[in-house]
Amino acid sequence: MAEVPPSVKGMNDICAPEVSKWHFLEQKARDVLEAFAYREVRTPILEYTSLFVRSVGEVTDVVEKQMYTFDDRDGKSVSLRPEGTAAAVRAYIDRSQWNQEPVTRWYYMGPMFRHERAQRGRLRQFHQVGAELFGVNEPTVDAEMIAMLVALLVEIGLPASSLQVTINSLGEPEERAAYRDALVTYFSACRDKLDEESRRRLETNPLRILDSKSPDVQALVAGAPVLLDSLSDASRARFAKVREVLTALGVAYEVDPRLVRGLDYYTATIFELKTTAGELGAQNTVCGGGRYDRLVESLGGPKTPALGFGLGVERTLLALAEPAEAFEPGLGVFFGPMDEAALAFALPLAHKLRTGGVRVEIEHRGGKPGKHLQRANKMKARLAVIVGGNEVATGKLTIKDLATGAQHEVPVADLEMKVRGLLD
RNA sequence: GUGGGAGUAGCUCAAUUGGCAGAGCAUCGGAUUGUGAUUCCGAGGGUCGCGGGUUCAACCCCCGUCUCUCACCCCA
Repeated sequence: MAEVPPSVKGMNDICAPEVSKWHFLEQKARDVLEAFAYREVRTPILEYTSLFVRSVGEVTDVVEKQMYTFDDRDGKSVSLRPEGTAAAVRAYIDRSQWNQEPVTRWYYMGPMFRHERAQRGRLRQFHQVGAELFGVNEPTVDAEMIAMLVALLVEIGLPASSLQVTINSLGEPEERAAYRDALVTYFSACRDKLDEESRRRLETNPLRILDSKSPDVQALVAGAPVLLDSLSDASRARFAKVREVLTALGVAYEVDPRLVRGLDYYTATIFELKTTAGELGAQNTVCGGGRYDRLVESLGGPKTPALGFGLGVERTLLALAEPAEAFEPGLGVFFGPMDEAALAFALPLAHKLRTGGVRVEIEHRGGKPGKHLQRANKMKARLAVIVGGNEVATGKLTIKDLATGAQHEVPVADLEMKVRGLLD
């Protein structure tokens, strides 16, 4: 027998009972996002590579070494999306969405792809729930989004006490550039005290030196200029407003001046949500996002303020301690026909219930009542209906309540009504 | 991309100094030829990740390789 190839590294199948947990999270996410007036947008998984290069950033790790990029058959370079914002912005511009409504709230959920070394909470095909809000410049909306995320995670079942909201402001790109220069000047002066990694970053991404784990480097960081201090009055006032509204909405947060995001398009407010709940390892950032006020314009649209977030589905599910079995739907009714004649008799009854929306399993392989009840029990059925010669002959069925053991005899004509009564 | 740990039944894991490959769960059958969830008995299921080496003999030791995993890095 030929061997089946394994699934691609870092890409997993998701089956029951685990998939029930996914359904639960996805439904909660829809409920909350819809309540905040977001509508779903479904964009392709494949985009032209240049879209990501121009939005995420040419020298970011994501674009430089993590994208699944290949030539389409017509020779154009395409990439599996590594994140969701770029495609949403592309669609926003493609559709001239600003001509249709002044404010657009979009959400999406689906797979993203990054070629990374897999570990707990980090896969090559992973899933995000994300949302983007276009057309509102007011800082109140930044706080609104963060508060929504906290509400969503609490609604999903993460203890509020396990959540940690971290925010920072990157200011306008010009301010960030000036700060970057100041940082390079500062660290260049003590270049010999930096570790190899930080020296490399001095050239590529000096802001990243700030969250180096090395104690020696951290000692230097303590004396480094702080981004927030070097922002303009306008940017600082804006950030203060975000904080004010967060407090008004009851969101506990902390400001981390060293919080920096790895995607180039971010401006002004950025945020991260971590949790200490569940089985997350080092990858305990469940959600990240921020403003990207220049991105729409830089991709060819009109100047449009915008912000968004990405929520890691796998990570959130890891944080959710409840076992997947708890989310399994169970069965309404299990039919156990004992032979072919009984199956012919029961199948239309099962069909009627099923098309009426009751979750029903019917055994097609025949068997004795004991076996049927074992299966019914294993499948978490509420009710079982054994059908044999007696039932076919008399037209009377016995409905067994698996929880209490009680049996109810009903004529075939009353089956659906009785079942509905018992399931309520 | 870098560094640790681990790969034995479908799943979770044992196997003494190198000496016949095991258990629980799951699956199937029976006790009970029409009544489960709680019993008892039995069965099937293995290239011990893969390849090479050492040895009379390797799940065990050595080398390589693949996969998973934890951490770094990066990020969701």
